[in-house]
Amino acid sequence: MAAIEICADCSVRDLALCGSLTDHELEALNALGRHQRLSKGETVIWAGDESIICANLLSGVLKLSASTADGREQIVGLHYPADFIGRPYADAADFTVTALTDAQLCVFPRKQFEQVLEDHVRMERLLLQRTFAALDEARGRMLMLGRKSAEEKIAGFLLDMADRAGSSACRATAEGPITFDLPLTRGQIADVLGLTIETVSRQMTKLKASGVIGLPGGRAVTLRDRAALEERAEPA
Amino acid sequence: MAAIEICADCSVRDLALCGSLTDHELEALNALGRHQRLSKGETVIWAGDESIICANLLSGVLKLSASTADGREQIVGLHYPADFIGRPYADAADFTVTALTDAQLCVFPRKQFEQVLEDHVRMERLLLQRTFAALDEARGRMLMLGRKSAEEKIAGFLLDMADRAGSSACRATAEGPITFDLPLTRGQIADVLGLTIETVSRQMTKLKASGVIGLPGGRAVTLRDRAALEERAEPA
DNA sequence: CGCCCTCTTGATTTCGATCAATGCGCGTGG
DNA sequence: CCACGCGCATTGATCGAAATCAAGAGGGCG
Repeated sequence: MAAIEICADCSVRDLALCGSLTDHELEALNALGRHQRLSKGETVIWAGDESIICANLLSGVLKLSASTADGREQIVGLHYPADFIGRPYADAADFTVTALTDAQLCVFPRKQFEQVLEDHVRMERLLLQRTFAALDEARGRMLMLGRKSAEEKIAGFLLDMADRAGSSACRATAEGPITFDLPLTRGQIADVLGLTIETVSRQMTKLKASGVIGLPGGRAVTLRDRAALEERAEPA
Repeated sequence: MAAIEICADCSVRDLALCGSLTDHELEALNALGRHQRLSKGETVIWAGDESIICANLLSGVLKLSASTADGREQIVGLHYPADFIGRPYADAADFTVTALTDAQLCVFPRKQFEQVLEDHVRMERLLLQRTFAALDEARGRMLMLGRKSAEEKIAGFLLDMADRAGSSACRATAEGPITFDLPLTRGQIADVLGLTIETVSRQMTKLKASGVIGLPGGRAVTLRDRAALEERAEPA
């Protein structure tokens, strides 16, 4: 019955990998999983550490990051609710996972999670599909990092964030000017885009000055002219 | 018997995904696969096209690349013999696959390949593991593209290529100074590292001038001082 | 031989990094 | 309640690494 207690009211019940399992199958996972709360800034997985856990993200936003020996950081991925976290089949983690907001995870011991994958082919296939999607996304970001200008990076990033905000639970005022909150600080945006905080700030100011976006204050952004933003993200 | 004919003398028989299959199971794949030769410069998969095929690379080197609307290119991956090519479970290809050298593929229709994956769980698991490894590599490259200097990029790239050359079938003269041929032109190296051809050329010249590497001519490179190269790739 | 392709080298420009100062919102503690 | 401090953001001045523009050199092949 514990199964029902934990999974039945799970906020991401049919968005996460687990959605591929029947109620009956869920019991196996349920016995393994435990909930974990993270505070903003807290790190769950450190690059280089033994790869102990896998998890589903229930709420909040996490960053996946890599660093050079002398401390420069690059965010290589962002995780949102229902995303899968962790690296099955590896003995050490290559990347650090840190909470950008307060967050909740459903955590499984890695080895046991691997066993569940083996026993539930449908779930393994779903994970394979997600992993391919993540790979495509990472490669798309490689193009961004290697070949796009600061302005293109910022414009593209804002469009991405707007799309995510529109589809999920951020405040979006119908059509026309859409306003939403970025879940990232300027510094974190810089770490996603391979820029510095000053360049991010300047480009945002420039977009605001040309009337393409508005910056009502705090983390909020208003899209005033989506077409213009798209043009700046991807010059013909 | 066709199975035996094609797969038995396959040059990557137990390095590729197929290595997970028994001789008996191989027959299924064998019935689907056909060999294809590619000439240097030829493209097998175009970004945006319908995703028709999957393949194993038998010989040669392929690039996986993305482009901006106005023609800037970023190479997002390189494929070597025994690597898996293609994007199962997607209806369109996101990236372009092009031969950097003459090459040979063992090609399967995508849909039918997906069916084989479903029927052979061991192979699917192996593909999942490879996909995770590819994802880790892509993310590592994101750090390189976003945060490393031209010198660090070149030094790291040469070390990677030397390691690959050392393990496989390029000419390597024992220990000490190792010499090998790059399978890429300067322009292609630039497209991997997110640089221009001139910057690649200058950095190579600089490394040669400081005695860290030698450039005997053509595509050849000699590592004269690996430790120094490592220091330049990853400054403490 | 001459052409094409790749690579190298030089001069100059430019974009983004770096250095530096200030502003602003917010929570905490006096 | 206000003052202070702290983290985050903006803005300005300057610097520098890599891009761009431009010219030529080597090398292989028809």
